[in-house]
Formats: sequence, structure tokens, C-alpha cells
Amino acid sequence: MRLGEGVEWTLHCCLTLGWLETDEPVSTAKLAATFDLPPAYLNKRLQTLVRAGVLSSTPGARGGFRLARPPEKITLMEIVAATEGAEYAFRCTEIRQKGAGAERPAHEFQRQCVITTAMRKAELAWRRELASQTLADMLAAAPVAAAERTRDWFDRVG
Amino acid sequence: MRLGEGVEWTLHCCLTLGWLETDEPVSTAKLAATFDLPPAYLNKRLQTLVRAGVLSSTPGARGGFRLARPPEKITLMEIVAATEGAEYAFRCTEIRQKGAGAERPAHEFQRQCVITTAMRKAELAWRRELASQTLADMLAAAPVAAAERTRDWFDRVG
DNA sequence: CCGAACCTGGACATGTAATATCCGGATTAT
DNA sequence: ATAATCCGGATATTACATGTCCAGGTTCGG
Ligand code: SF4
Ligand code: SF4
Repeated sequence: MRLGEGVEWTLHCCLTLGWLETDEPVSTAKLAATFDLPPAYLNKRLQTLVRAGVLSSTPGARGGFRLARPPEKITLMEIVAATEGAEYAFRCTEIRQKGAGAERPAHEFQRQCVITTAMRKAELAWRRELASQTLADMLAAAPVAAAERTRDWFDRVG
Repeated sequence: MRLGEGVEWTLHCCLTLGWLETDEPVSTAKLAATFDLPPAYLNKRLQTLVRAGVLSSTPGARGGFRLARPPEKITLMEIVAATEGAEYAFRCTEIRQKGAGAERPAHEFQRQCVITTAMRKAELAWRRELASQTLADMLAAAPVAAAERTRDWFDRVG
């Protein structure tokens, strides 16, 4: 099991947007330069965050992205779900109904089996943990120097 | 993020081996037939469980697989980690050290950043949940009819 | 002792999803 | 008007999971 790199990218971008206390939107190009990422593809991931309501975008010259809400109202779960999809990591393909189970009537399989129950329980614990942490929490936990350096860098590259 | 189908396969196989209270090893061919899975590939996944110490195998005619330990001593975490790998789902590629961070000395990045900390915390909750559930728990939670049907089927196919 | 039924592991083929690039269209500041 | 920027479809590339095949070893039963 592996989370896509996009998650790392979008989390970093949200953190960066939180550190820059400006109201100005930040363009894909600048964010991509900040982390040395492919601009076109990063833009796609940012778009998904816009659709998910985490970011808001302004088109046109001097346009870009900004947080759609204050950081206290953005959970890590939202960011992760937006970039990685909201589906469960464990997806049952009902193999119990194949082979030995194929001879039995379908109504026997209505109830969710113990495997799905167990896996889902674990996944809910994961989600609960991510939902309990907000972007504001991360901003507060990070060393202040990191925020300052980010602001400095964005000042310099204009 | 998505768990491979192998997890579903191996969990089902372990459950099946737990239901058959026999001491006889069960061959890959029988397990594959039970769930209509590709035998050669299923065998590979079972081999990884053997290496992980979850199953034990006996070669030769009338050989096959059996649980290496009583079900009370086998956690879901072991089975999942064995088939899916023990690495973390979120893997940091240190993009903070690229772009804006490239100009700064490496020693500034020794400490784990807030993103990794947060993601790891969630993942540990997931693992803890999986580690807290044993194969015996699942065997007990499943309806007795399921166990009986499994035994019946294995009796019939010999 | 022989052959059939098994596991083991390497090499290879296939399929699918994530990553990455490209482009034409729409919107906005200067 | 021009340049900067977001939007999203089409397409290419890459990585990885899935799947097949085969050439070894074991063990059982005759
Ligand atoms: S029995 Fe459970 S794990 Fe297996 S296929 Fe059905 S729902 Fe999925
Ligand atoms: S800053 Fe954190 S999330 Fe980003 S690359 Fe480094 S460890 Fe990973």
C-alpha cells in the first residue's frame, strides 16, 4: 500500500499557503518552483483541491490559489481525501461468492463479512486521526523559523 | 491509496485454514479453487506468508499450507504487513529540500517535519487497530454456518 | 525405486494506475 | 492588445501489481 506523492505535494502547498499570510493568490508556477515540482501536474492536483473546496482559485493575470477557508477549518483528512480519493483502501471483490460460494444463493452474502468489518474498523481509526488534525494545528506545530523562511523566499522571488 | 487484492486473498485463506480444524496441510490448488483465483499467483502470496512466519508449508505429495501458530497468536497486522509490505503508506521524498530549500544547509532538515509526524500518527492508529485483532477474533465473529459450509466443501472436493 | 503431487523461486509477460507533458480555450490585470 | 494565469481534455511515460511459465527440489504412495 502506498500513498501517491501528490499527497506530499498538496500538504506542503497548503502549509505554504498558510504561512504566507498575504491575501494575494499564489500561482502554480511559484508553488512548483518552491518545491521543484512539475508545474503542469502540480496544477492538476491543486485543481482537485479546488473542486474539493479546500482551495479557491482566481484565473487571469496575477491569479492563483489561496486557502478557501481559515486553517482551523481545514482537516488533513479533507486534503488527503481530495488528492487520493475518498474510497476505502481495502476494497472487497466478493471472492467469497466465487468458487465454493458460487453454488449458494446470493442472499447469503448480504451481510458484510468479518474481513471487511475488521479492515474497515482499522481504516476508520486512520481517518478519525486525520480528521482530528487541522491545518492550523500543523502550522502551530512547525518551527516559526520555517514560516519566516518561506515568507522570505516568496518575497525574494516576487 | 489502495490495498492490493492479495490482502483479500490471504485473509480469506487464513480464515479458511482456521475453519478447517484438520491438521492436514491444504494445497494451493484447493485454496485457489475455493475462491476461483489464479493458482500460481496465489501460491506466491502464500509463500510470503510462510516467510513472514504466519503459515508453514510442507512440500511433497499431500503437502500444502497450514497456520504456523494458533489463531489467537496471529494478528491481522501480521497478515496485512506480510502481503502488502511493512513500509509506511505515506513516504516522504523530502521535497522541502528542493527548490526553496536547496540553498539551506542540510542540518536544518534533520528533524522530522510536521507533515510526516501527522501522517505517521494516523498510520500508527491504523496499525494499532489491525494489531489488536487476531485471526481467532475473526473466526469467532463469523457465523458458524460459514465455517460448516467451508468444511463441507473441503470434504466434498477431497 | 518411480512417478505423481506438492512447494520454491527466478524470469518473464500483462494490465492498470500514478505521474507527467502538451495544447486549446477562457478569464483577468496592465 | 498582450501577457499571465486557471481549466480540462488527450496523450505519453513510468512504476507497480498482477499473472504465467518453467526448472528445480521434496515427499508420498505404490
Ligand atoms: S467475504 Fe468479505 S473480504 Fe471476502 S470478498 Fe466478501 S466482503 Fe470481501
Ligand atoms: S518536509 Fe515533511 S513531508 Fe515534506 S518532504 Fe520533508 S519530511 Fe516529507
